[in-house]
Amino acid sequence: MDETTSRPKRALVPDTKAALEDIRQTLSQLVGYHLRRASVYDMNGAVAALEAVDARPITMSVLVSIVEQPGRTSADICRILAIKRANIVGLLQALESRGLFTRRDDPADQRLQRLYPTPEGIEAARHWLSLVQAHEDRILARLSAGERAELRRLLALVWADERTEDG
Amino acid sequence: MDETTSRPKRALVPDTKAALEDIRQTLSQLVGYHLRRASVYDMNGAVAALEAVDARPITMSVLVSIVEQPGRTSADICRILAIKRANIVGLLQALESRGLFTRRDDPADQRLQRLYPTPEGIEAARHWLSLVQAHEDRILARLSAGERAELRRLLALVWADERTEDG
DNA sequence: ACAATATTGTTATGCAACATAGCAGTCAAT
DNA sequence: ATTGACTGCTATGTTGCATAACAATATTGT
Repeated sequence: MDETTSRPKRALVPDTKAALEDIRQTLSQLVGYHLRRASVYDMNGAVAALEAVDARPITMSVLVSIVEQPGRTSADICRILAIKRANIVGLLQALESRGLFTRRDDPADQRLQRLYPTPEGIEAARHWLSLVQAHEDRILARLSAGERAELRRLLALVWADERTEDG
Repeated sequence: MDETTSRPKRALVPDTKAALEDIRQTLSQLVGYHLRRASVYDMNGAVAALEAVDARPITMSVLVSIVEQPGRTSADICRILAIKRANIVGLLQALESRGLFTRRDDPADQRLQRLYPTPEGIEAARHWLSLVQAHEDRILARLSAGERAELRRLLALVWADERTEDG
């Protein structure tokens, strides 16, 4: 990777015609814009779908993390979901006050509170997920089952190295 | 139908085993989570890439909108990018103070200010886009050219009806 | 053994993105 | 001629997310 790409020096006088060509060419390939628009669009729908149960997407993700693997700590979940420890406190308090999970001190490490779902928590996770899935069925109606799977695979590939890099 | 058959009634007490099965099944199909993670990951990189030129992704999008089709109004751009009119004011002021576009009153409709890029604006759009594209080449390294095109197509399909619905 | 360092859960606080409400000026329509 | 709609703009509120710091506990290095 050269730091200074050796370009023919049309740098002094900008060739607006060639620049416009460059711009259209680049624009036609950009995926980040569509990624953003699709994500925002999807998130808005997910938020709306979860309003019925007084939860947000991040709330559901935290609960699902507990249900998926009981005994996780809040720090575990923060690492998994890439959120800050400071910001999970309120989410956990809300879930706990609704009786969806319980905290149990780790006997071997007194810093840790291990989190275990209640039966109500498991049922809530199932229900909330079903709401989100119904929303996705709506938003992905234009995609075949195969295309959905492919989209999922490609997206997972995009952020796959977020962990491996410096996570 | 037959109430007398000796089958366990799992309607009253939620069957946690079946619920967990449901949850795993749904989780394996969810695309929204990956959409969000990929988008955030990409945005972080895009923000970093544009810091070198003291711009943000939304700033670039506005400038590109002007360059792409000179004569657009700020309200036009707001509709295209799905941002509020109140929030484009500062972005335009920043771009204008850097001499990247100029405003010209519409002679036929005195409410409108039509926006036209300067040569410097066109060059900046090209340069900024190249920075973002370099970032995308990094973040999409695991995808083939065909996969990138497919991802782009599928994402465009996802938010395609944002316009057609109630936009 | 013990000092230095790291981790957990938590509070307090700042910030930046984004939405809402309202304005005066202009246009369109019946 | 009034009513409604649109533009560019100011002011303001909400909120998601980040930083900084803390006490308690655990781990590491020497």
